[in-house]
Amino acid sequence: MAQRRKRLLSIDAVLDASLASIDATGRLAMADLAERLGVSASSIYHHVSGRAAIIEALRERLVAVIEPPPMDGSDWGEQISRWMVGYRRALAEHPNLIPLLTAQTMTDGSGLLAYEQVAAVLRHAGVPIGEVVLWISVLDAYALGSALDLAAPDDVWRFDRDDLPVLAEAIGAAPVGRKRADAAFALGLEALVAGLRRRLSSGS
Amino acid sequence: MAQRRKRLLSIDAVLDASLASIDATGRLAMADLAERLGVSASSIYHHVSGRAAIIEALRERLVAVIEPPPMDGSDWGEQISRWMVGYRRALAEHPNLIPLLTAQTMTDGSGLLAYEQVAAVLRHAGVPIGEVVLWISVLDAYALGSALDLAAPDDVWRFDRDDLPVLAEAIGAAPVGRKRADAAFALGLEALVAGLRRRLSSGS
DNA sequence: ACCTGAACACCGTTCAAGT
DNA sequence: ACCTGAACACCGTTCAAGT
Repeated sequence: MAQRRKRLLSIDAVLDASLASIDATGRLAMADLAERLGVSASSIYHHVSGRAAIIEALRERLVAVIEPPPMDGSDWGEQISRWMVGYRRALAEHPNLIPLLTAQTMTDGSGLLAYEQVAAVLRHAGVPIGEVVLWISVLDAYALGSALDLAAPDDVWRFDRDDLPVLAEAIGAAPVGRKRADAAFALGLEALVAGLRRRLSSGS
Repeated sequence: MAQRRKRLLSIDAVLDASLASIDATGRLAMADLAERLGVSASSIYHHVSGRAAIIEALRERLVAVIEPPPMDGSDWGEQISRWMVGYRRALAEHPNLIPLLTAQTMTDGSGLLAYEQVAAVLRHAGVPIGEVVLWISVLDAYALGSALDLAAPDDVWRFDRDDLPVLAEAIGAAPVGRKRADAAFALGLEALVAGLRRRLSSGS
């Protein structure tokens, strides 16, 4: 009953190594990945169907981590905000992954279950049924856009021209890097929720 | 004085063909591009330094098209909205370009001049100097996120599961495809501006 | 100055051959 | 069932050679 040769790979091992590679290099190359796993590149294809499938699986992993909005009796604005913060935090933990996710369109509805919860919260808040999907789109766009902002280096805001006085002063007075991205996200989220709140109270 | 052999390429021709290729195929392959131009692939490198430079130049072209916010006496919320609509429209004309732009971080501050105008409008509206950059980040994130939403196919919202009742009903009641993306963008933009307006009036 | 073909290093993926 | 090496088609880019 001598045991067979040791199993070298598993889906989870492939995904772990993929994420590590992306975090470290910002790219996902099958050769890199194979080396990281101590395995031939062709071996990987026995566990996943290819590079695109790996990225898609990482997307699913990411959404799975996000806490769904708490369905307790608390204020709906608080619930939505809480969910959005968790959403962005999950993205922010692997900023290099974000461009790979946006380069590839979602194949199956990975985060669909979370959206069901968000839909329920919005509905409960008084959002008309025809607008629920629209608001989910808005929140999703903002979360993803903010995440991309997080992945970008801060050099964008550095320049030496003297024809941009207001911008120059504003940049000097604003936080930098991760702090800027965090503060901006919080500000926009608050505005979005406030805007939705106003719309709901004035509309009904 | 026999004229030299005809000049086959120019930067503009390269950029035009690149955009056409991206619009048609969603990708930018140098071989495709060369064929489109009726030229050898290596010729292209006499006019641009490489693939990344082409994408960066296309980004600059895109921002150049966007109308800066009108600095007339009109309401600042209207000005910001007008600029955002133009921003997104420019992106929406070439949805396939968007993932390429997000995959590559901005090298130089291409749209910086427009940001100066936006900064001036925000400042004029009463946004404190330390928050101007934050609001620009918010607007930028939302415009880019909405554009990505536009580039994604609508299949994301199609599913056949019976454990998502609220979402299913919401999807049935919402517009589809481009119409959904457009309506969502307008809704979120209105909320953002309303939220900012509320913050300014309550803060001062 | 501009264009070319050949070559290079590097991709993701396939597949017959091994255990 | 799982892993391998070799091979394949395809990338972006370089460069000596032509005009």
